[in-house]
Amino acid sequence: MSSVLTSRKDDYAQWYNDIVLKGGLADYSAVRGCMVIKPHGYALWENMQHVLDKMFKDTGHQNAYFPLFIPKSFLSKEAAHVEGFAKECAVVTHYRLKNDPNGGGVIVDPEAKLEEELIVRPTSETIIWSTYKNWVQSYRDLPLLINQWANVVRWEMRTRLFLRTAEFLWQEGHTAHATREEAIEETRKMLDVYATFAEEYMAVPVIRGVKTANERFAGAEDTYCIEALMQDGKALQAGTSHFLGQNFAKAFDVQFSNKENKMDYVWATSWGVSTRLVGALVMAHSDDNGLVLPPRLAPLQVVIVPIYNKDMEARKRIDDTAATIMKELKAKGISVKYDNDDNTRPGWKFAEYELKGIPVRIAMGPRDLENGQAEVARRDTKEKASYQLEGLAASIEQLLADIQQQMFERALKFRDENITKVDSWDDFVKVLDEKAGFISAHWDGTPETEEKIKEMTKATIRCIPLNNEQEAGKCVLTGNASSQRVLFARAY
RNA sequence: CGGGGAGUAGCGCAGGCCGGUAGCGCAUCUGGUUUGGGACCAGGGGGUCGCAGGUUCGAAUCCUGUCUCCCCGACCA
Repeated sequence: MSSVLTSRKDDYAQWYNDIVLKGGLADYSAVRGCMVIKPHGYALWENMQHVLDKMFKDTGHQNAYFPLFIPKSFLSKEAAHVEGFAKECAVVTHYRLKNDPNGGGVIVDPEAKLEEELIVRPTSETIIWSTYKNWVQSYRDLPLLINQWANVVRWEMRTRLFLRTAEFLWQEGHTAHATREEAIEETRKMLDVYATFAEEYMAVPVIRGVKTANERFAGAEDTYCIEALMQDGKALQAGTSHFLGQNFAKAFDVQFSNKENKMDYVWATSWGVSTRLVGALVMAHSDDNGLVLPPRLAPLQVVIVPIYNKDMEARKRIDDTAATIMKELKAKGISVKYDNDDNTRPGWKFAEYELKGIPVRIAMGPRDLENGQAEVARRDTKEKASYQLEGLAASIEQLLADIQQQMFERALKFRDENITKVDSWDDFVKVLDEKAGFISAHWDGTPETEEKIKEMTKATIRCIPLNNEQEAGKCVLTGNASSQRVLFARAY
C-alpha cells in the first residue's frame, strides 16, 4: 500500500501535520495562525464536549455565556493576569469601515475610533468577575458554579494545528466559593474530572500534579494540571485547574456577607480544556497509517465494507446482511456506516477508514457469507479475524470495549516506560537527549534553578505530582537539599 | 522577530541556470471492463505560473518590491 503520510520516524512534526490534514480533522485557513476544523475533527470535538458537559453538569455546574470582547481597563485590574496575557491580545480599536476615497477598496474609518478599546478575550476571568460582583451578595448565593463553551484568541508567535492556534475552542469554568477550602476542593474535583475524561474516554493516561510558580497561570495561587506524554517523548499539558484565591475577588470587589454578617471576599477557581485535546489524542495513539481513535470518542465506530463481485444475488445477500447488522449495532448505541459506494473499491476504502481512525471495520464478501462469517479488523492493532454473523453485534460491542481498554493500557505502558529516575546532571542531559519522556529528578525548589535548567536544556518542570512520594535527595543541578522528585520534560 | 524552505490545475510536483505555444502523476468527467488491501483500458475537461512593478519584440523563467504559508528558535495552553 502506498502511504500518504510522512512516517513518524522520518519527521514527527510533518507526520502530525499530514495526519491532521489528510485525516480530515482540519485545514489551514486564510487567516494566519487560525485553522478550519473540518467535519471529522469537529465531530471528535463535539463528542468530547458532550461527555465533558455531562460531567460538568453532574458535578453541579451550569452553562452560561459571556462576551467575546473585554474592555481594556478590565484586563489591567489584576496585575499578574495582565502580565501574563498582555503580550498576546488582539485589540479592537474601530467599529466601522468605509470605501477608500482613493479607490483602494475598503479601509478602517478613522472617524470610528472606539472610546475604550476592546480586547478579544484570551480568557474570561475579568469579564466574568466584573459580572459576578453583581451576582454575589450573600453566602446564600454561593457557590456559584458556571461553565462556558467559547472561543478565545491568543496571538501566538508560532502556531500548530490544534496544539496552538491563534483562535481556539475551549470551555472555561469559573466558580466562586465562600471558603478557601471549598474552592481548593473544587479545583481538585475538576482536575479529577479532567483526568477521568482523559483516561476513560481519550485513553490517554495522565499525571495529576501542581505547577511550579514559573508555570503557574497568571493570577492563580495554585495551578493544577494533567500532563500527558506524546509518542515522540514530549509532554503535553492536557488540562488545567486553577485555585485563584481571592485575587480576582479583590481586583473586582466581589464580596459577600458571611453567616456572621461580616463582609468577605469570595474564593475563586477556573479550569479549562481546549481543542488542544484533539491534538493530544492524535499524538498519543495514531500511527503511520493514520489516525487511531478511541471507540468512546470516535465520530464513527464501525464501518461495513461489502466485497462485491458480478453476482447480483450475492450482492443483495451482502446488502441485506449488512442492513441487519447495522440495525443490531445501532440498537446497542454503536455508530455504524455501510459504505457500498461502487465507485471505490474495497482496498481503497480499507486505507481510507484506517486513515480516518475508524476503530472497527467489518468486511463481507460472498465467501464470508457462505461460512456465516464476516471479516472484522480492528484499527488499533490492525489485526483481522473472522467473526460469526450469529451474535456479531454483541461481539463488536465487546471488541470496541477491548480496543478502548487496550489503547489505554498501551499508552500507559509507554508512559510508564518513559518516566526515568535520574540522580545526576550528566544523566539528566543524556536521558533528555537520548530517550526523552518524563524525567523524575530532585529539584531544590527555587525558580532560579528551574529557569537555569530550562535555559540549558529546554526542559521544564511539568508538575509536582499529587500524592508525591517524599524522599530526601539532592537537586540534580545545584546539589542543594530536596524533599521530593518532580517531573521534567520537554513539552508542547 | 531571527534562521531555513516553499508559492505553477483540486492535491503532489517538474520546468527556471540558458526567455520563444505551460507539462507530469494523482484526483475529476464520459464510456466500458472490474471489485477479498489505495483497479485497468480508451477518450475528455481543467492554469490571470502568489501579487505589483520593471527589462524585453516576447517573462513561469531575468530584475525590484511585496504578500502568504510551512519547519526550527525566542513566547505560550
